[in-house]
Amino acid sequence: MLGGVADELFKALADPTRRTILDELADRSGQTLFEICGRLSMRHQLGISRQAVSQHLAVLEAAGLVETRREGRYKYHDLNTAPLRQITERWPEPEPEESTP
Amino acid sequence: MLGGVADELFKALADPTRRTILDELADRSGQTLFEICGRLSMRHQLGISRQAVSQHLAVLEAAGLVETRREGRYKYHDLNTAPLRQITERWPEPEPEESTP
DNA sequence: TTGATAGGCAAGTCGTCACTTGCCTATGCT
DNA sequence: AGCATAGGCAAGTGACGACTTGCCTATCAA
Repeated sequence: MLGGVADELFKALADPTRRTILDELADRSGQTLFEICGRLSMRHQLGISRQAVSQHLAVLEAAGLVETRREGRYKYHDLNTAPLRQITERWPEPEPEESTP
Repeated sequence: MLGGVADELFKALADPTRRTILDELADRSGQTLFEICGRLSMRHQLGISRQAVSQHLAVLEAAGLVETRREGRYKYHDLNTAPLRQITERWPEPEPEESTP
């Protein structure tokens, strides 16, 4: 139970920079590492090294939130929101109180 | 944007023990600190101190995931799943590709 | 009032994680 | 071939977070 697959998902979401990366991929899918670096520094004033972003992407990929496809020397990154559904499924909303008639 | 309110939510979910606490509160709402301690050690083999659980509950409460009500010397803890909706709202599912006819 | 129960506060330790630095591989252009 | 671009690997550092330990407050029962 503990140490399961969900661990990587929640760990990936824990970092604010990684969440911003997800935002950027939601805005424009299929970006390369350098494009993501550029948008993080331009639109979010994040002075961050390329390697740091690369490590973040690896964590996001391990969580299943980002999928990659290689073409030549480019590696494109796509957002996958499917794993997020585990969260709301794990703690479902309480059904409204029925006024037992 | 970074350092916003969402920070506390994702930070709270990042720890596996805290997620187990949410599981226990989903199973039975309105538990006290000592009840939660007991269930963590009995049902999850978690050898953890009372203070550690108390600190976890504080983090969960700061994230809005747990609400508390005091009665006499007892403090009851209730689960609130509402903040979880921020997550799926922030990264919505892509609408299916329309076959443009 | 005394003792027991339920919980809170604060400092200290230890491990994990984000980030950097430096070097290396691979693809494409000219 | 030669150079630039896109990306990967690995070790080192610094900070934050989880947990413990020790002591303190508050409520209730005898």
